[in-house]
Amino acid sequence: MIQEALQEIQRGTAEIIDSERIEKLLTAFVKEGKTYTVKAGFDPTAPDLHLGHTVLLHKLATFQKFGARIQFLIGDFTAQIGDPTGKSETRKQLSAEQIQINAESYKTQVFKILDPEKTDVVFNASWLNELGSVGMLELTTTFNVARMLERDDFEKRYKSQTPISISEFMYPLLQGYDSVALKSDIEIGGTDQKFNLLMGRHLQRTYEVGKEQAVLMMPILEGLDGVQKMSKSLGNYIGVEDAPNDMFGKILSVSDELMWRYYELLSDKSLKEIEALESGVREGTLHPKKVKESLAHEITARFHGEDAAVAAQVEFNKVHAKSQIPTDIAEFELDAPIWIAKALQECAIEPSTSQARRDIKQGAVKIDQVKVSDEQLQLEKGEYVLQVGKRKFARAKVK
RNA sequence: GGUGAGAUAGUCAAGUGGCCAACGACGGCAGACUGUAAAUCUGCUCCCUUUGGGUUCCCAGGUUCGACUCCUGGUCUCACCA
Repeated sequence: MIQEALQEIQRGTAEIIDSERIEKLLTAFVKEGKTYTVKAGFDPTAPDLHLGHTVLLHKLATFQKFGARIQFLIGDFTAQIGDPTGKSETRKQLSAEQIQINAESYKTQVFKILDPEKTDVVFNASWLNELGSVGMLELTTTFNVARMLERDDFEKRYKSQTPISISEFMYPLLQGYDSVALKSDIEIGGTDQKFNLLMGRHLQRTYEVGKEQAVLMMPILEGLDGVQKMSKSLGNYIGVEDAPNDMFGKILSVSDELMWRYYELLSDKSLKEIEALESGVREGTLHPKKVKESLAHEITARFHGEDAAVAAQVEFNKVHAKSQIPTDIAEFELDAPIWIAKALQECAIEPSTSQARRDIKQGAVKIDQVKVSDEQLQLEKGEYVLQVGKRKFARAKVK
């Protein structure tokens, strides 16, 4: 039991510091029913979560299974400084109301993965405001500049003479102090957070909390292209709020290789179950597409419910496997007669008539499932389903 | 403050008076093959119903029959020096 729990906790991690301590906490839980705390910090900026963020949440959920209470920390105080990690700009400040709105929005998204019963949502302003200037100065005496500059991005910026504000030095200290205030047993974060996470250990020692948190780091999830990290700006993400059909489709479009990565980091299936799937595929008894569908189903169901997931799967097969027309497509009213290229543009499935003409030449355009070869075609009165490629559809009512 | 370099399509990056709507790479879209896979191959990738027309290569002027390419001024970015 303990070994199994430990394996699930280690699953997919990039690095663990002090895994003995984690093992002890697990043992205490299994043998004596003792709970422990796991801290994870989040920015109160707009919580537009994608699956990359949920990797961390998943790990938290795993911990909940094995006796942890989650300290879901919203860094409303620290947001005023802005974590310098990977960024060079100072950021804009958020109003108190905005932070509150964002926090609420976090909760609705996050509790699809986490068990609210075992989660405490905390704001670090509640103790950092208390600290006062004396406490703040005291905090600064616990560390020195040379060591602070060891942090990777500080070092780089210092060497390249990019300005570093003194307040930025406060960020790791304050994040570490959060661990003192919360007396966390474990803290988890991304690999880029290593320095800050370790600061928690350092400060817990200096403030004599009586324990030093273990640290667990999760890797960055690759996006749909399988190479770069999942991020909104790169457009290779699967958003938590994506519509069921999109979500399902996006997951299915991922490469087989990447699928296993997603299984490891995003699925609730146990390691054993996943291994069984892998060997099944290797031996040819399981079709990789089936395995991928099952993953897509699991994730879609998590965010949209079982029914929506089933519907998305049915819809997907209808459109792609049987190449039929999707159920829900946008409708447009047009005036007859209308040139086909113009109609495609009006229906927003082509950006310009030039592009439309090119696609017609390539045989990518269909009307009611029939390929269009005449680029001069005029549409008369009637209702048509226009299609470009495999996934762009529109219903045109020509009057 | 001084000196030098540079600003080209979604990104990177050629072109340095006509052959330029502008090489190439990446990305994107489409077609073939498929499991909507991935990989691979092929085509396309400013706009306009196109053997053609229009508007582009930071901005404003100028030289020229003709400028992304030359000149003047401006804006911004970067590097080195102070």
